[in-house]
Amino acid sequence: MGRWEPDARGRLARVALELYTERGFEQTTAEDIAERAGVTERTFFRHFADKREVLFDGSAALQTHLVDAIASAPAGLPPIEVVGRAFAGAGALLEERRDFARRRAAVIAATPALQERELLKLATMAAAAAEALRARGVADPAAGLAAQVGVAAFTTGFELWVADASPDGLAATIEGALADLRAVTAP
Amino acid sequence: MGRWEPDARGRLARVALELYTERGFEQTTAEDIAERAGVTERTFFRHFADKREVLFDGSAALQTHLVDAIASAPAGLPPIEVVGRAFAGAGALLEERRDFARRRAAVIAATPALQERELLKLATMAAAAAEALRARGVADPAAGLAAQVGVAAFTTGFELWVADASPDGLAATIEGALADLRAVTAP
DNA sequence: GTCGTGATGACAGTTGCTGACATCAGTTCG
DNA sequence: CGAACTGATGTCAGCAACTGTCATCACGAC
Repeated sequence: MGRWEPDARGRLARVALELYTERGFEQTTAEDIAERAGVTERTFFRHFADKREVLFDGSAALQTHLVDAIASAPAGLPPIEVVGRAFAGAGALLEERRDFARRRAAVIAATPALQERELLKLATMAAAAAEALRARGVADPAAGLAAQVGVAAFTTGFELWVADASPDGLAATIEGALADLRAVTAP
Repeated sequence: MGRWEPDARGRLARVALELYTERGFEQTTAEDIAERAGVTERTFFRHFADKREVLFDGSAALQTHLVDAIASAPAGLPPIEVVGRAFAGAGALLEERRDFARRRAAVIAATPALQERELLKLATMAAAAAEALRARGVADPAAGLAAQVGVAAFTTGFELWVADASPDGLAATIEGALADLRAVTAP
């Protein structure tokens, strides 16, 4: 056995969600989390840039999948279809972790500071998606607009799914939200 | 003459933008701002909830205009047209203050913490716009999606306008961005 | 076995922000 | 006319979010 228990980072992330759920984000100090995870506060801040970031550890992986999906979509597919498939595919990654996603979403919904961070992550994902579309030859401003449309469909579908209002799973719900959006904007 | 110079709030907001521009947001302390504005740090935090909020003093007014524009749009106008006119109208409010808007945008673009706050303000505006659409009888999820589409057009148009890439003014550029978006999503 | 190396602990320091109480010009009201 | 009231500010103490720096020590390479 090593000098310390392994996976301090994972423990910190799990404990943070626990405590944010139990007491709320503002009522939880970084020291509380570190203590319950069996490390010091300093170690918490070595693993996570701040108290918010601990809830967003998976977002880089999600973005990678999204960008890969856009890059590897069939040539000639219209940008909006590419975006729809890519965001639905990103949603599929969350499909297995609905319970976790719901707890996490509840904490974020209750905390403006965490909403800010989530919006920044989504905006970063949109920027990455736009860049991936440009790499496929999609012009500006269409690339940026298509990416933002994808995020709108993603978040709308996610909310329905978390609220238990989508019978067919997250990926299908995201595609459904995109279809609704296209209906709303149709000339 | 009163006991103190009048308009401490306005002075703080102006000085904050100055200092954020000169030294950057993180390199500016609340005390720096207060001192140059001739008040104490405590007074800064009485007027603004935090160091970021001082750059977003106008957003409530913008949101009010947006909601009013949606509420007073001609009956029977399709939601997407309502949204387009409302966000273009909100843009028209900024038309006169391009220089200020540009300085402010530069600081925000350089500072992730400020981008977060801006995204939260935009999301709040979108939520308010969605609610105003529902009050007109627009169903869910169309109301929320139309509002998000409006924000996408607004931000895209704003970026072009700030970058000097829009010959016809902000309102027209926002309408143009919305037209581009509709073209991208068109079946 | 010696020597990195990487993750952690210990500790001091700055800054953002909050609560509690005092001050005092201008206003209102008896 | 003066007393009570109000609103904006100042003063001060304090917590919590981070950050920089140095020490520690299991583990693996050599």
